[in-house]
Amino acid sequence: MGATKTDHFTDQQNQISTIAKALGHPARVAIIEHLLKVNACICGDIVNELPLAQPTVSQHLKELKNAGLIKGNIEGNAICYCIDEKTFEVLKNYFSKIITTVTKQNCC
Amino acid sequence: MGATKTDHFTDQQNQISTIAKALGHPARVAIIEHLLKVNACICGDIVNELPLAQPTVSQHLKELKNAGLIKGNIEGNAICYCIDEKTFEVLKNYFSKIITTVTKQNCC
DNA sequence: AATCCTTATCGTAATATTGCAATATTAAAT
DNA sequence: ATTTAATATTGCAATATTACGATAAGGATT
Repeated sequence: MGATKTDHFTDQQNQISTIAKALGHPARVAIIEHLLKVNACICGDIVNELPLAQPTVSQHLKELKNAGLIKGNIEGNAICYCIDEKTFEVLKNYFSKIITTVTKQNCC
Repeated sequence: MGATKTDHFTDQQNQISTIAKALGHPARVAIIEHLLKVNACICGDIVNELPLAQPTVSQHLKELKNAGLIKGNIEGNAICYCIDEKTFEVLKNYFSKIITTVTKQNCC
């Protein structure tokens, strides 16, 4: 097969897995880290930073944007990409909840 | 192509993306949540909880284990699976760092 | 308007993932 | 020793992802 059975899972399970999947590629993690490092909206030098061709980077940016991890504002003929904290907070809160629940039980 | 260029990225970028990728499927998120819900080591009723066949679940468990998200202890002829908090903490700390860095800058 | 610069999209090849039936493995129970 | 129960592995088909060259689309610049 290869097709994921999304309709058999809860909305939250699908939401978390969609966001996590977007971060499931080192290039996309590298893009996030670059956006952090330059400490500002970046207008398209990501291609120069990564060992990937422009269409590939564009595709990764699209996936990060679809997952809500970055925002893209059009600024003239360039585009200003920057991190969308809200989505990262969803992840952080989710994992925080998991960690506190786990440590309450005493397993293995 | 289809092959990820892992050697072009840092160890941390590869580590984070590997863990995130393991959570990039709703079935694996559901497995984690089930392990949390039952509040104990579980010895193999995950197949009954998920709408997936036994070999598929087994494969998902293997990936979660490889990513370090769960531990599996052999207990007789069953296996005791439980959550490995350490790896979730790696994620939580990583995202916390991102969030604090982002809010320091004032972007878009 | 012609050109340049930046980003997106299309098409396609290579590879990876998902899912399951069939089968193997391993240990407990009879 | 045989059977039973639980989990893993193999093999394979369907689908998804990754990467990039070629090209398109858009605004800026001359």
